[in-house]
Amino acid sequence: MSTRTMETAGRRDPLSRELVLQTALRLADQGGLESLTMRRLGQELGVEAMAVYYYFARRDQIVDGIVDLVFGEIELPSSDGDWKAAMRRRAISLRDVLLRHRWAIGLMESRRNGGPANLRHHDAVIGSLRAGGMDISMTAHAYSLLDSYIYGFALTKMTLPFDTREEIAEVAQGLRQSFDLNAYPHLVEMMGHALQPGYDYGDEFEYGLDAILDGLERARELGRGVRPGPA
Amino acid sequence: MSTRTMETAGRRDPLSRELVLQTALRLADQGGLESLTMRRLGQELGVEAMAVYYYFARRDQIVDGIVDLVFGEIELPSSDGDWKAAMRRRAISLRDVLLRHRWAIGLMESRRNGGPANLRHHDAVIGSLRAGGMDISMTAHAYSLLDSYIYGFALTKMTLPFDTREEIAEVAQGLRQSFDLNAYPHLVEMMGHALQPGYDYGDEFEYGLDAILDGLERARELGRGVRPGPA
DNA sequence: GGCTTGACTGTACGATGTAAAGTTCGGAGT
DNA sequence: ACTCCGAACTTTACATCGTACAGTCAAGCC
Repeated sequence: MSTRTMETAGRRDPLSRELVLQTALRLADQGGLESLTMRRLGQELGVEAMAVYYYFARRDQIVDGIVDLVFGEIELPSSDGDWKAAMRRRAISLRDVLLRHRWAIGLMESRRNGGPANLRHHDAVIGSLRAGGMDISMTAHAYSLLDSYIYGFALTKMTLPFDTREEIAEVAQGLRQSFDLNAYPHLVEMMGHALQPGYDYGDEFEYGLDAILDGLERARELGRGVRPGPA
Repeated sequence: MSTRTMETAGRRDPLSRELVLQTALRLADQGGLESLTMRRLGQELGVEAMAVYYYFARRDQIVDGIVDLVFGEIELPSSDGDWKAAMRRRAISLRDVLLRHRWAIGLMESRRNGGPANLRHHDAVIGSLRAGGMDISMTAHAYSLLDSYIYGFALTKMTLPFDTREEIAEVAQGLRQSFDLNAYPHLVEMMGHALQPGYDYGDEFEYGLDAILDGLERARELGRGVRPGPA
């Protein structure tokens, strides 16, 4: 009869929000957000697409859910006072998480309803900076600067075809066919630089991160929250 | 008097790639990328959806086209040697452009086929930094750091509901209903900070930008391309 | 007149999210 | 033993999406 069950013998266990979210996260990781369709999700769960609507009212809620799962993967910074080391560890963790779940980059801060992992994470970051001796204004500066950089790096690294030397060479070849590259000498020089054996664009992350952390440390030591730049 | 009439009397002028792209850009700006559908585009042009396929083989090519239009709006940095001032102007211009075309943020660096405005822009930025005295390695550091920050700021600012005090108060109210905010004291403190009369999240951009530019200047003066941070 | 070509239109297909109604079935109540 | 209910699904349907493919129609050429 209704041996629609995947296991020969008994009936399938009923679904659950958790199981749906885990499966949805796997689908998004494998094929991007656009491959997370209700029908494919149902298929993956051994169920019709509409069954999922018993647990989630709209697809958006599933996306909210997996975004919060991703937030949960970020290492929380400690509040033991060494804000710089804590921020460094957290930044690298956040970058790793974002590159592991590239579909999430544009959504982490966008969803109207942040989940619990989201709130806890923000709270821990702010708490770590405050414990490190920054006032609330300086903390806002630091948080904005750090997260803008981390998300931006993940965004450009995700999209830029600079992952392997083969890829960049391939793109360069494509450009050569469409344009006269003599018109862009500096771009050519940069592509030559990126093609050198030792170069890995991913290494740029830590350079920028340390530059930012050093700048924040200096700003924290001199008057807090004072703008560092020229007029 | 070029009669670009679309009705009663004469026949409409034929479409053109340019006209299609202008219209598509307007649609994306008004309602986001998802509101740029072929049927709506056709409707806006006074034509059936399929007419657009006479000029573009696929929707993707239209997106490529309007991304390059956006690139064309960014102020090119001069190469007169004052790299810092040039980068500051370009950064602010890029931020303005990205916030004017929010749908584009995730696409600016992603499209496989960069257009001419894209190439010219990258070439000008690299050229400006090189003319300012940076070697190619330091230029790569600086470019990555700056663009990560700018794109990241636009991304978080776009998504964060921190635009107006009403919005943030509204979000805070929503959070209060879903969670026990006593569990997140630092988050509460930060929301209080952001709610103060003088605060505007948009101001954080220039703080971070100047911090980064100062850091790059220091790194350029001391040995070029040397990492500033700890081991 | 016929013929070609440029610029479009009409129709159709499969995929998407989801509204609404129908089905199945284990267990509680009597 | 019988009914009945609610939980957990399935079925069907619809509007909307990109786009393949074939048809239409006016203008220019012979």
